[in-house]
Amino acid sequence: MQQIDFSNKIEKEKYLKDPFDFVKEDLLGACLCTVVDGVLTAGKITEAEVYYGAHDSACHAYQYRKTPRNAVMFEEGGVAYVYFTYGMYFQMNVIVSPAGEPNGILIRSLEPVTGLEEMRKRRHGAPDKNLTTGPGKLCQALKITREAFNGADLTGDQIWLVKRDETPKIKTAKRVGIENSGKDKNKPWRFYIKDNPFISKK
DNA sequence: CTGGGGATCGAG
DNA sequence: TCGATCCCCAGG
Repeated sequence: MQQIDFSNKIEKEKYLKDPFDFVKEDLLGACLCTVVDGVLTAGKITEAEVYYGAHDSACHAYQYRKTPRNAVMFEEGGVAYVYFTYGMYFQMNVIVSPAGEPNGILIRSLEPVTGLEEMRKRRHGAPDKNLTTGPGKLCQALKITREAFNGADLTGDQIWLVKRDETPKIKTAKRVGIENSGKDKNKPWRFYIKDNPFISKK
């Protein structure tokens, strides 16, 4: 088991990239870390979906629609967009690209790396295979809430991304859970690490 | 498969 | 103001 340097953060300027480049070159295989209640929890990002800003009918900011909820999507890349849905879950996006281009990348699944004991508590005894394999689950496991992290700087010391140490093999698929989202619902904008078991849906 | 749960935002 | 909808999950 290789030792991870949790201070080896992805630099601010990487977040200015196009979202598709960022997912493939930086995000998949990187480690998402939080410190909440004094505990470090972290997981390797194994699956993510691009929400391609103004031109994506499944994106909250389609046609530059700006509301109180999605306002942080319009900020400069390198912040978290966390929102509440289905009455009980949070979901987290990484915002990328220059300010004014509301591109988000939904983190869909992680492979647990550190803080497993705390994750098990927060996930109410779910089996380890299911601790972080879904956008709602991983927010529970890392205690990512809107109050704490919406708009948070991803190069900070409460929530951040650590650079990956190897280039993963990447596969693509249709996005999940957007059946009623118009023209772009079938775009192959879901990306995941080939052969990794920590994927939310096959 | 089902239903819970509450914020959200456009329609009225 | 109101209510259909929502990038989901646990349980059966």
